[in-house]
This record gives sequence, structure tokens and C-alpha cells, in this order.
Amino acid sequence: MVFSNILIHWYLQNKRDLPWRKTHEPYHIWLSEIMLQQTRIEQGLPYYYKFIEAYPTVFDLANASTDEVMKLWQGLGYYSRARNLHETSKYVANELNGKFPDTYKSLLKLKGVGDYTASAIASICYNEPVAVVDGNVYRVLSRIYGIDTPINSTAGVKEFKSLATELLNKKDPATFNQAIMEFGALHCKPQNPYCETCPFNDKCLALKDSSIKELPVKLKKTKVKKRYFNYLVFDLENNETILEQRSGKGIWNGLYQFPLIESEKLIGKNELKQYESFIEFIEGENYSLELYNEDPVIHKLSHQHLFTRFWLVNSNEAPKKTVSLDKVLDYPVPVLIGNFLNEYLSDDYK
DNA sequence: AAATCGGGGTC
DNA sequence: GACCCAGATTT
Repeated sequence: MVFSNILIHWYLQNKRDLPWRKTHEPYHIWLSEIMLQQTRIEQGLPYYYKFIEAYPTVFDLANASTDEVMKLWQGLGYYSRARNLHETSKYVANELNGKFPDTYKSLLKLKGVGDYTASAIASICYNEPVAVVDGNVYRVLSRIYGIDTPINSTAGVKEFKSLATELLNKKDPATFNQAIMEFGALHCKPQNPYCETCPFNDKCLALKDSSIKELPVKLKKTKVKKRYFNYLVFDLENNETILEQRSGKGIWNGLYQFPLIESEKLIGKNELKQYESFIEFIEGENYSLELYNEDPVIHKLSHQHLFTRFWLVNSNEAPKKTVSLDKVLDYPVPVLIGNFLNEYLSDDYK
């Protein structure tokens, strides 16, 4: 039997029942694909339901505010995806009358849509014979065909795309593409794959020479940076606090947080007071400052570990425009901030 | 070509 | 602690 036939046969017997498999509506497929970039299906699923309910059509999404979209996206990570999602929805709704582009090439031009996503939408919605290459595909193909070219090298990207295209079932690319990903996710797993019951175990080169654990090959990862965050949590009269929106190109762009003072290491109260930005916030001498957590919260991101301390500040006059503490959870905030707030607000600490 | 962008799961 | 996830974009 041919590769594609074995694969699709396995898929039809083992596929999960997922909501985006009940439709070929480009809006739904596009939404699911953006959400699932670098994200496990179990993690993305509840967000998919939330978005479909809040925004049944691309016009509904386009008419929402950015803050509202970001709030719904909160906790899913990689927030530029949400910004691009919203921007693309406005483009499709307003410039294309709600009709998505219908070819791989034209889909590629949308913000947030790269080679994988354009291939997925084009094949699933329009039956265009273009192969998807995601993490699952890299793993499945590198093992079965014994390919040790690094998957994140230029040569590897080309080689695997080419092989996937060669293997693709041109008559039913939609099923083939979902099948190879599902097979990678459920059967040819990163660790402890089910080689004994694998439909390819008679031809899998990696199984033959016991290199399952070495494949796929991936180039070195960059090392994790440590950062030290000091958040100024104002708790003024009437439970008012101060909130700022992050901007620029770093993490959490567009999300809200308390005024932040970043230091080179863990610092105490007297050191914190020396910071220029701290003095800016405290106009007069009439304030109190208290450390909320002695042990820093260690929030781990892919490339950074954030050692975080929250400082409670009280003063007579508000140094800036304030927000009610109860309303802070209406804003899109990083998980780090959300976790703190849930604990702080449920505390009878005060 | 390498770095960056999150949060959660697995082993 | 290391690696991974239905990758894309910027540097």
C-alpha cells in the first residue's frame, strides 16, 4: 500500500471528534489554525468555542475592540497572533466583503498566515493540493524516512516540504493533511511512540536502526534569560489602583499590568526607592510601601524566567489616572498578573 | 540564520 | 530541567 492510503486508513479509524472538522468554512478553519499555532489542541479548544460564540462571523470579530479580543485571548500566549487575527478580520470584512482569499498564494499574504496556515486553509477549505508541514509532520517523516536534516534549518524546511508534497494525496489533500498531523499527535508521539502497533513499523527507518529517540533533529535552543520584575500595586482610597498598557516589541505587547520597575537582581525596599521611575510615581513623602511576597514568583516563559515581586503602595494622592481594583480583571492581563490578582483580591490580607 | 514571542503538558 | 506544541515574524 501507498503511504497516503495507509495513513488515511489509520486516520479514519482513529481521528478525534473536533469542532473544526465539522466544517469547511474558511472563517472557522482560519480561526482554529491561528489559535493552534504552537499550541496543543486541548489548550486551544476552549478558546475556539469562546471565540465562535462571541464572534459567529468574521464581521463580528472585525467590529470588536482590540482590548475585547485580547481579553478573550488572555492565557493563550503569543499575543501577536491575536493582534494579527483582529487586523486580518477587519481586512477580510471591510476590504473583501467577508470573503476569505481562496488560494495558497493569496492566503499567504494575510497577516499571521505563514506557509503552514496557508497550506492548511487552502487544502481544507478549497481542496488545493498543498502539503502542511508542522511539528507533527517533521516528526513523522523524519522517523519513517530516517531524515536527520535539522528541521529548523533552511535545508530542512525545504526538504520536508518537498517530501510532504510528494507524499500528499492530491485527490484529497484535506484528509491527508489532517491525517498526518493527527497521526503525529496521537501515535508517532515525541516520547514513547506506539511503534509496536504502528502501521508503518515494517518500513520505518528510524525504528529499523533504533534512532526513534534521536529524530527529528533540531538545532540548538537559545538559553533562558533571568529578569527581575517589581510591580507597584497601588491600593488607594476606594480600592483604586494604577494600570499601564505594555507597548513595544517585547513580551505581552498590548496587555495591561501594574507599573513595573525592572532591576538587575532581587532588590529590597531601600534599593527600590532609589529608582528614578519609583520616585516619579511617589510625588510626596506621604506613602507606605510594603512587600507582598518575600519569595519571588517565578513565571517561566520560553526564553525568560521572570522573578517577580509585588509591592503594595498606598499614598494620599493618586499619582496618575486610577482604575478600580475590581475592574482590573476586565482588562487583558498576562497570566502572571491575573494569578496575583486572583490571590490578592480573595485575600483578607488587608 | 538566529532570535523572539507564552503558557501548559510530558517525562 | 529539557523538550514539545496544527508557526510567524523580526532582527
